[in-house]
Amino acid sequence: MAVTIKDIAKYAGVSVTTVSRALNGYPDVSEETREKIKKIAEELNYSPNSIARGLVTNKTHTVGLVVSELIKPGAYHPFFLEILAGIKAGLRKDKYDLILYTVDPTSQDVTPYEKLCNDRKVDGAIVEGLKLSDPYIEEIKNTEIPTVLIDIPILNDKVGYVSSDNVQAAFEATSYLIKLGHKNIGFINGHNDAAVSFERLEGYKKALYKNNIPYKDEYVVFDDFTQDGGYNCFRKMIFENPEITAVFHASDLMAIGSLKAAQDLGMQVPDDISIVGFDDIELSSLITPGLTTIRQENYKIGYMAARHLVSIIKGEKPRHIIIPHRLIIRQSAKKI
Amino acid sequence: MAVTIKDIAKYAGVSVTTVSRALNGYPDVSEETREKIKKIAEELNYSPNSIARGLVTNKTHTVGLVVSELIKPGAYHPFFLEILAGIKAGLRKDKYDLILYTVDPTSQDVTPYEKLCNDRKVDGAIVEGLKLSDPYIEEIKNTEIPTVLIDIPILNDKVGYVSSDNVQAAFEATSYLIKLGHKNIGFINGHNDAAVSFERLEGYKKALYKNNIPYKDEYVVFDDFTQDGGYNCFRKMIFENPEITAVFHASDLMAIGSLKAAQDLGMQVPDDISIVGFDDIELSSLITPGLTTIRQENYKIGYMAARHLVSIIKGEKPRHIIIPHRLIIRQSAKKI
DNA sequence: AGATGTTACCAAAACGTTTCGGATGCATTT
DNA sequence: AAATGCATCCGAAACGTTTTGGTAACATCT
Repeated sequence: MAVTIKDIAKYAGVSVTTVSRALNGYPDVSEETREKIKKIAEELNYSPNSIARGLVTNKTHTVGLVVSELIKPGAYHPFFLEILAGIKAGLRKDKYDLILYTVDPTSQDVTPYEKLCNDRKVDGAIVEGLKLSDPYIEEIKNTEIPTVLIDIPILNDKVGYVSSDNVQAAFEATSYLIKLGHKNIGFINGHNDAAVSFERLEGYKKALYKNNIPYKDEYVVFDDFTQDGGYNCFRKMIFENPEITAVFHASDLMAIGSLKAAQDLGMQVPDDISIVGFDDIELSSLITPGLTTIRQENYKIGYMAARHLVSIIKGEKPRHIIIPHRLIIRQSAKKI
Repeated sequence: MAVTIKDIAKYAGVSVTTVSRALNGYPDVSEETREKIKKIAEELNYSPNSIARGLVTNKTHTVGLVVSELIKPGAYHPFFLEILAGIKAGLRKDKYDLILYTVDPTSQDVTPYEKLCNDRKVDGAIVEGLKLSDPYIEEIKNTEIPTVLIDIPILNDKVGYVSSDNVQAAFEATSYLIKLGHKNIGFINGHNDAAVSFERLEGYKKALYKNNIPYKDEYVVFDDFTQDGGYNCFRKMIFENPEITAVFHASDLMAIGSLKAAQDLGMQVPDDISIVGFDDIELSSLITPGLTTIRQENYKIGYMAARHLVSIIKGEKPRHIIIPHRLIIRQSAKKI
């Protein structure tokens, strides 16, 4: 049916070897025959069978994107699209295709990571949204498959990762609140099944320490990154520690949850309480008051993850790549 | 390196043919040897090389998802994730893998649709977000590749589509406004490069006609589906037709744009003007006032698209599949 | 003149499966 | 006893490439 390299060979009166080598730019074919072959290939609308090629080269020019929690309980992954768009852009140059795996941690049949990748013979994979407790983590620590993780610090011979500088970002956000005059600053953190939670806590502590504000355990709570999580944590925190005047959050969704909770408690934001988030999702600029937050360059995170994966596949050494963040000042935090 | 069917054959003392047939459930192998082979395969951690299999069967068990405008100018596709999640769920049962193509209409090298699919040898494809003017449309009308379109009505031997009943949905939304007592109802429609725009206009007209309200051309404007589009259209429409008391929109983003515009013009929603959207994106329930809108079951649209594609691949006849919608009543429209 | 190098080409193997067309041995039917 | 049927197995071809290890013809160097 489809035209193969054999057809071209017949047409051109040469061997399949020569066709292959001509089309792939090998030097041992005369310019004359190369041109002839190229022309015929063009005319016959030939396009190489990537399956057959993959069988012999053992390369598919395909990478996997494995994402956990595409659908978080109650909400869709808030910035997956941005990461995805970045990944696609990063892959475009080298013409890698992307095959999407969504893993559901609650599902029964958890295909092991290596099997997942090997079955489809991907050349490498980008991994996003894994919890620290996910069994994939252990597997990836020792894998030979070129892998780039997003927001999970694992580094070995074939595995690198990209993330924001979460310590620094949390440091800046907290410092900003301190600069506004706040001293009793709560921190509604993400669950401690995420690497970023530890880093952000460290940044928060660092800012307090640097400004000689004593750290209090009761000012820090953990929950999942959702709006409901923020809502509940805020109520509890304010109820138990009414002296708090500002709350930093490990996600915008949680910050928005706090915002709602504050409103429901009859508090004005930012007059009665200052709120700062993390992520800068689209919604954060649309709500009132606009949410002061840390912008993560998710598109760029995806883009660099893809670029780095390609470089690992090509044999370069994996690294940790840090993507710059930025404090976005809106109206949800103010001076006291 | 990896264990192949040959290794198993050697271990089991049978031919590769028998191993293949045993593993694939053919009847002409005794239960005894089948069990033996299965056990060995298990022990050796064998997993079949899908590339090699694909080469001979000419099937890859992979489908493509081609999506245009993943990143619309200024905004990310508002409900792509829901569709995607639905597609993945629909594919899971039959273990099809998903490879993601994002096509950028403004890009130079637009790979033809058939080439896109043939190069990677996908068994079929789901297509979303195409404009009517996209060259892919013509190609798909005559393609032999099993294809399911979302929101684009093309039907042939191998091509089906799924969508909401846009006529009926627009009819219901408009009828609802009429029931609330509105007579001068504007319609901010999407650009007429989208099939749904025509259908929604038809539904809008139908509702007016049924209620003996004369249709006025100046009450209907077209723009892209974005927030900015809504914002600008609303200002213009209200300025030129101040008697309008309600506006129906072809997307929630546009409705939200109108909301902003109304606020900027000092109008109260819903007291001075009623607003109705289309889509029910997440944001619509979070803003104040909550947006009355038509909910599209995007997850289900994706799910059914996937299921239908699989059935077409298996030889069944393509159809038009209609996914139910629902009028979601919130606070942005009220009785006059 | 012989050795060496260079250029342009090719036959055949290999990749790991599936599948086609038997083949073998045994039991059953005529 | 021959023919038939059945259950179980297998050899080899095929899928469309890339790659290995050549060869042949000619030019250049010693």
